[in-house]
Amino acid sequence: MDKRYDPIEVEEKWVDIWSKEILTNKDAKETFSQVIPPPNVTGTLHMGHSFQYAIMDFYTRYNHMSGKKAHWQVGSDHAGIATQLVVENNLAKESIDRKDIGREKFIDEVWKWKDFSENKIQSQIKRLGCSVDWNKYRFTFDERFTKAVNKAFIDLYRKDKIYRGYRLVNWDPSLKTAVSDLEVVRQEKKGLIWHINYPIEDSNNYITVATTRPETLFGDMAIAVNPNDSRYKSMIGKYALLPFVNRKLPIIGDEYVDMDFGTGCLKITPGHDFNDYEIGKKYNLHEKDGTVFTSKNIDDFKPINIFNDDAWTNENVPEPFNDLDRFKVRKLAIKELDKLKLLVKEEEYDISVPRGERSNIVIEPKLSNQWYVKTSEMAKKANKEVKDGNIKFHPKNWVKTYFNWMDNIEDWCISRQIWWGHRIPAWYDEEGNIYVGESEDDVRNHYKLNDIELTQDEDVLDTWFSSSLWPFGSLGWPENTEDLKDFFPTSLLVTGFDIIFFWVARMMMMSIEFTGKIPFKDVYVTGLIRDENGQKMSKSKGNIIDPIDLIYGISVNDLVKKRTSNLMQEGIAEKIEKKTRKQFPNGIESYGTDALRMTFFSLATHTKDISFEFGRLKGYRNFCTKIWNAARFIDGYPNERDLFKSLNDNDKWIYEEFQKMKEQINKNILDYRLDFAVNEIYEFFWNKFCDIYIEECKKSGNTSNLRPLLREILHVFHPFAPFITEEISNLLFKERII
RNA sequence: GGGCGAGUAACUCAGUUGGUUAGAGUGUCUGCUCGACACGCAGGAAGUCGGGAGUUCGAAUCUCUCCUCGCCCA
Repeated sequence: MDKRYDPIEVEEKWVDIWSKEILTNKDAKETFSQVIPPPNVTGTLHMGHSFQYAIMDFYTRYNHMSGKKAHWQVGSDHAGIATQLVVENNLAKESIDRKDIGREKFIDEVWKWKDFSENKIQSQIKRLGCSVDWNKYRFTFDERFTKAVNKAFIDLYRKDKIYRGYRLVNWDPSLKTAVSDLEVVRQEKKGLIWHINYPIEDSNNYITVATTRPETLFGDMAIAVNPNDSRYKSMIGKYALLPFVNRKLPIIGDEYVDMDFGTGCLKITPGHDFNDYEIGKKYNLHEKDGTVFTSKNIDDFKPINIFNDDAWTNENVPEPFNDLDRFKVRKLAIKELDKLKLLVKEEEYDISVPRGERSNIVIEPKLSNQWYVKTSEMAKKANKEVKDGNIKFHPKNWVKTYFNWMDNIEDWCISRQIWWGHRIPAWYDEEGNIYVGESEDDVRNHYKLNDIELTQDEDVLDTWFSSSLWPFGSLGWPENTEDLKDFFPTSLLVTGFDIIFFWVARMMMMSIEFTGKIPFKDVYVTGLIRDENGQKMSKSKGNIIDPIDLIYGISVNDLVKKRTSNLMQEGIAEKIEKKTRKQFPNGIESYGTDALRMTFFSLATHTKDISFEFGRLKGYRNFCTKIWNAARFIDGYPNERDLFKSLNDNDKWIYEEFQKMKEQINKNILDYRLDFAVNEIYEFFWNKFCDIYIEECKKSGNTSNLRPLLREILHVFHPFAPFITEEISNLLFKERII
């Protein structure tokens, strides 16, 4: 054995062996199963992935070693918008626009990228030593999974749980697609609020509204005041005249209006604001010959839309305000209102701006036709499983977050106006009638259509729609496969708190809907890995650490190169370089995978933010070396016995300590406290086994139990540090642990 | 506005449900090239447990309140 443990060579050897093997206890009655949260094929894996995979691999190996039939389902996600954006950016570098090459060619490009990224991801997963069965690898956009997605959509549609509706959605004007409310991030900032006078018809009076979005006035359809507001009570029923347009807007009284907000008068723009939409719907506002009317008939409701797809004003806006970007319209409208003496004042105001999480552009509420999933009934069923304790969150506090969202859930907009994704299996005839089915032929058969012309919906499904089917879809659903019978419902889901709504809740709803079963019993919610100062790791901050660089090490020059290439913002490269050289003057040393794993376990405390710490990593690398050296020392003694047998007080003491440690970590493992467990093994091995037991053995010369005890220890330690334990077992005992 | 979380040694964090002198890793200080291991060994220093009040024989832990920071939802 070498004097110092060199993890790289050893690990590469076992990676090669494990990636070709399948863990299996064929005849076991008990099973353990989990599905990987499929990583996006947008590039490579980061620290967060490695962290979660270490935990998942731990539980797979642990349960396998406990004699269960263990299965960890592996795969990846096509990640609609995210992947499309990556490919679009790559093409942009060659000055190619996706519209120039067309949908089909573009999709070919995305598939090429997918293969590239998938390859990288797979080799990374292998390098971490993950015990998955590669023969069962699935992709959310492969042929079989697409069948599952189509079936899910069609079934939901035929059960009247999916519908197509024309209403307000969050519209991303740069991506030109609808996004769900979860994909919108709010940015708080200082902005302005304007007070604008609208003339009252047949009088010299004005009514003053306060708005943060004056550019939308061209879509105004009413003014609302609180009926209890003595200032405006008398105006209810009269009409205000919309500046520049002279549209007659009814002044309506509704208790929804907050008397203390702004001027107490609200302009109602149903086509461009979610709250106004609800009011517009309540009064069924519609315009006829320049006057807006209210009605009792919901079919009358017709919001006015003033923007086109890229949020430029359309033909519903008069000259000179039309055909302009929304922010230019704002400026111009304010200027012209001022000229007309209708602008009362402008004051500072805290506003929250909605931005697209991918594009970072300001989101515009926009009227459009989209597909929706009815969620309220499904949510209730999912909630019942949580309340009944059939699905448990760890740490259990996350239940509150879960219910907070689920109790206020809205219908889920699942259509996206992009190209990369599952095409919606719906066809339209010339009159716009909807036919849903597996294929055009299937649709014609099912609806008994003659040879009328049909065109398929251009849109694709939200990525999360397919991901929500992952726990059963990846195991073979809708076919009743052996895997589905053996491993569904799964035992455990390990995932981050950031996707409880996006993913966890939706898997629960869909799984109950389609299989009648819960998707998993335990949800282990992990924190998010941040840098040593608690900062989120991001390319623009230049503080990203690649887990592979912790395993192999990296020179400072290569690290700088990595952190400063492909930056979106200009001018920050220098700052990042300076910071990186200061923090890592000698680059990053090689620590090996076992040390990284144990570091992750020790960091897996029950908090949301996990600062990744090099001190910890160093400590666990030292621990690996300690294990190696202890084994090297023990290797110097002949094999006197195979099984541990207490011969003296020292033996008795260590074996009791060993049993106590095992009991303790088994409890910790069941409680999902790997941080406690890894502390226990560290403490036991270093402070008790090495510092006391081995030293006593040296003194007394009673060394016959060293080998058998080490052998037992290696088995207990294996799920924590699979590589080094397997290597030592192989060297000293000529046997495989797993 | 509603909800959640954090504040413990220089740094990063535990503290397993109220019970001895509050722990770990890293860093730091002193001494060790003695036969597994300097990624080591032996020893040491280091904390008003965010502030205040309360409950209790006993509080980092429970209650109230205030301060600071972070996240999620509207």
